[in-house]
Order: sequence, then structure tokens, then C-alpha cells
Amino acid sequence: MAGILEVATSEFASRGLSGARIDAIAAATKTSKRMIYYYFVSKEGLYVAVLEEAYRRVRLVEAGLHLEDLPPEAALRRLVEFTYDHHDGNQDYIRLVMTENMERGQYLAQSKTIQELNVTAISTVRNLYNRGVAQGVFRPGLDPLDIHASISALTFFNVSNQYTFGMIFKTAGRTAEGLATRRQNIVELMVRFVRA
Amino acid sequence: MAGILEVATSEFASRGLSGARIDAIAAATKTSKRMIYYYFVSKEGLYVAVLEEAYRRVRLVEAGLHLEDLPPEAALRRLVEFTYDHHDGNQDYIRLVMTENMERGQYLAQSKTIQELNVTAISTVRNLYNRGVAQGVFRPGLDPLDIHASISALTFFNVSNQYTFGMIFKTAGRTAEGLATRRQNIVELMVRFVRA
DNA sequence: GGAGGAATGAACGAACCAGTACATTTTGCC
DNA sequence: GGCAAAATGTACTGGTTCGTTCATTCCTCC
Repeated sequence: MAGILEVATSEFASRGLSGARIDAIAAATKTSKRMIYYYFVSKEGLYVAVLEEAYRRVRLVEAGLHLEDLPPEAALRRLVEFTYDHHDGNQDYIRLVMTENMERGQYLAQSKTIQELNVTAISTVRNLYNRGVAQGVFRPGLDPLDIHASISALTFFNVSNQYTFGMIFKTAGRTAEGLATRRQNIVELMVRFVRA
Repeated sequence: MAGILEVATSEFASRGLSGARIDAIAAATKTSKRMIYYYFVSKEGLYVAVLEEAYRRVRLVEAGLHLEDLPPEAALRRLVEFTYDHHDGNQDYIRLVMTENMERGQYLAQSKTIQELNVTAISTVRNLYNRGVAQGVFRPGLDPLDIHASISALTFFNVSNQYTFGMIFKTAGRTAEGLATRRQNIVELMVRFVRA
């Protein structure tokens, strides 16, 4: 069953919801199509299970960051770098989120499990930001949710739109130096935004 | 034929490449399925035509901006605001670009028409940035392509990920005030990034 | 007015694909 | 060992969907 989820994750991430094929998933698993329906009822049921598992894993690794020990600006840098690397290293996750946005979030809405999930992410940013304001190194009046949105946008887009962006501007497809520079710039963008 | 393209644009934007249905497009047009194949050969052919047309329209409106007349910082603000509004007002375009990224840019790669296209966008940013550096209001050493990437990322994500982002954080789905604040913050983010 | 190409209509074909019927086996438990 | 429930294999179905076939009509230019 874990095997089914793993295979299904890469199939849905690769081809989207309507593009994914149950037969393809079945063929790549030790089990059969019969089993997929036995455990997950429908294609949509399997897709929701894949989504939930993907979000769950992200929360797990996010929890591993300990930003409380760092001074505010260093903590922010660390958070942005971490998010950047994490998105860069989990393209299946990115593609699943893209897929779900193409589906207008209707399956995410069905899942009670995920709803309560990423409140952690926003409170991480809130703590960090409030600490910075209290110490006078960050300017007050910003919304932590907005900071989080900017970090997400910059790091997510970098992966999600790599094909159309790279194509048009012939960035020669994400060289190591190009990506490192981009990473630095995103960090810089965020730091300069909150700095007092 | 223009009618087919219009209907096909909204079908592909709404459901993606594999989710779109030729019969649905035919039903929504004055013409028939027979005609779609007559003009566009295949589903993929129609999709490529839709993509090309969408990119072409974006270039057209971008050309309408006259940033040369404004001082650098004002020009940057104007550019960001314009991009924000444009993305916000053209969700079909956003969804087509998402779709094409899910397809790993393979159809964009096929189209000779689009390749040479958005060089304009990057030179707009370059001119603006160089002017700012020359006047001493922008700091030197930045890559215009990187600035463009950040503007795109922030404004694109705002639309593309509205469902998953709104769902998780219960942002109560893009209220007028929320969007206005977000817009201001994105402008501020970019201005602070380039400011000397 | 006619010739040749462009445009069009209606129905069909063949593959594909989510999901199922039915029967069978394996497992856990007493 | 025996019973109930969980797990599984095989083959099939019914609907969908891209694309086509064949024939007909319209348009343009001479």
C-alpha cells in the first residue's frame, strides 16, 4: 500500500490528475489495479491520499528547523534558504501543488487532514518576525502571512515555471551558478524587505 | 477560426491539456469538430495555437507601457503594478502557462514563434535598471533577468497558487483589501531590493 | 457558368480507460 | 482445523474521446 502511494505520487506529479493513468500505476507496482480500488476506492481517492501524504511529509521536515536559536535576520536567511532548497529538491511536491491548483483546490478542500496543517509554517514566520521587531532589526507593521507568501512565491516559481521561463530567456536550463545566484538574491530580497 | 481559438483557450486554461475535451470545444463553438481538425490538425496542434496566441497577446499589451518617461524608481513601481494587475486580470493566461509547465515546456519548444518573443520584456527591465544605476538610485551588480524573475514569481504565484494558498491559511479567498495590500508589498519588495 | 479548391455536415471507428463481477486465496484468530 | 474477514487474480464492460470517412456545399476567379 505504501508502494502504491509512492508510485501514484510520481504518476500524478508527472502527468497531473487527468493525465495520470491507473493502469500505469498498477503496472509499476507489485500489486494490481484491483488492489488500488480495494484500498483507495477511486482515482480521486488515490489522488487525495497522495496529496495528503505529500503535505504531511513537508510538515515533517519543516518541523526540523530550529530557528529560535538564531538571531532574527540569520533565522530569516536560514528559513528562506531552507525553503528554497526544499522546493528545489522536491519537484514532485511542487507539481502536485500545481496540479491541485489546476483543480482549483477542490480535493484539498475535501481533506480535513490538510486544513489544520500549515498553521505551523505561518507561526514559524510570525515568531521570527515578532522577535526581529522587538529587537528593532525588523520594521514593524508587516503581516507574517504576507512574508510567508513572498518566500513561497519566489522559491516555488523557481521550480514550477522553470520550463517556460528557461525556454523564453534561454537561461540554459538552471546551471549550478545560476541557481546559486538566484538563491542568494531571493534571500537578499526578503532580508531587505523586512529590515528596519 | 478565431472563435475556435477563443473557446479552446478557455477550455485548455480550465482543464489543462489532457483534461480538455475536443468535443466540448466543438460544442461551444459555432463550428464543428470536423473544422477543428481541418484547421488545427490535432488536439496538440490546437493547443500550440492557443499557447502562441496567448503569448502574443501578452507581448502586445506589454508594449503599451512607456516607462522611459518616468524616473527609474517610479518606472519600476509602474512595471510591477502593471505586471501584477495584468496577471490578476488574465487568469486564463496564467493557467495556460501552468499547463505548459506541467507539460515540461515541450509544446513551447516546438513553437518557433514564441522563442524570440519575450526578449522585449527583459530589455524593458534592463533599460530601466541601467538608467537607475546610472543615476545612482539603484545599486549596481544586479542581473536584469533576475529582477524580472522576481517580479514574475511574486505576481504569478499570487494567481497560480491562490487555491492551495488560500485554503491552507484561510485567507478568506482574496478580498479586495487583502489583494491591494499584497500588491503594495510586492512593489515594496522589488523597490527595496534594487534601491542603492 | 464552370472548374477547382476551400469549407462543412453526419455518422462512424477504434482505442483507451476507469471501474466491476466473480471467483479464489491468504491471513488472523479461537 | 476451521471460520470469518481481508486480500487478490482474471477477465470484462460500458462509456468516453480523439480522430476519420465519405459525401456535399460554398466560394472565387476566369
